Amino acid sequence: MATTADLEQLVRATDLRVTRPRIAVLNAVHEHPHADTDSIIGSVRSNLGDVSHQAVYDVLRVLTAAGLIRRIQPSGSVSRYEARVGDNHHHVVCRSCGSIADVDCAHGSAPCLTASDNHGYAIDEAEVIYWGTCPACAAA
Amino acid sequence: MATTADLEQLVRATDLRVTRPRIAVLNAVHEHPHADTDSIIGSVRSNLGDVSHQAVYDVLRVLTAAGLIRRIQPSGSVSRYEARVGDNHHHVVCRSCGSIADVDCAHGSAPCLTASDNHGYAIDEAEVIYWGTCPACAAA
DNA sequence: CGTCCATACTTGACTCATTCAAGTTTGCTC
DNA sequence: GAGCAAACTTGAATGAGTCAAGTATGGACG
Repeated sequence: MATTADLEQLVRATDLRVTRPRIAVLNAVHEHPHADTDSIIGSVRSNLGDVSHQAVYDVLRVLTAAGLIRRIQPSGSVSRYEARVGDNHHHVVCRSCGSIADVDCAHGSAPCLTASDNHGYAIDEAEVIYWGTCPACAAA
Repeated sequence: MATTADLEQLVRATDLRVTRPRIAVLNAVHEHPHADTDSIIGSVRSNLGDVSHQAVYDVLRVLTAAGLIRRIQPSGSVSRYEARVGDNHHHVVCRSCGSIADVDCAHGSAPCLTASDNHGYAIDEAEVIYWGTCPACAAA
């Protein structure tokens, strides 16, 4: 678990101002991977008291642009965020309950980037979402 | 290009009632792959005259459930639909203009299904989205 | 340490894709 | 051709996310 000082350094390293909402949001994303915006707002408020939802949306956008967090949006789900960035991992999503788990890339470093025919597109990222049923839902 | 009779047969084969909105929607999706709901509504209306947006939403949901069309929703985009189903192909999406192109699965039939660690999830589909820049946007 | 200004946050209204609900019409079966 | 469940119409509601104008605060610089 990252300390507040660690998080401050991460933010500072990207030339962003260090503010309490930013640290709180970053902390929330570290503690609750794959949380949606609403849960993050809840987390942040329980730490800092009142914080506007607008501020959280703004911070999430800025941190995403800075590469400190990553936004994921499986079909039919609202935006979710995670702090694991830069390691090319993917996700399994439960069709029934929407739960998400991390999956390391099946082919090593960054081979998913190979498309059979790229249609002239300059591809910079391959996002893989595995759809299925989680153990809990399979049992039910 | 599929004829109206072909489309009718497709619908009938799934035990769904054959109605004009359904045929028109199916036709629109066949003619404009990756179109969003709003364009589909436009297409359908230019064929049939007034059709409620609600009907189109409903038809799209039913046809998707029947497996006649497939819904795709890249992050930051509204729902789009395509008629190519059951062949395990993927998509390249332009970060700049949002255009979408089809990409055949890089590894043959259905091998993308292999995750390195499935966390106990029963995986039934792997969805791959390649992100990049399309030729037109790269030129600009 | 104090001033200053660009950047960040607050407040509150707004957009727009999608869904819900109630009532009417229509495809299909017998 | 009658009857009924399924499909469609109309109109309102929901809710994630965005826009805009005003206030506060981080950090640079004197």
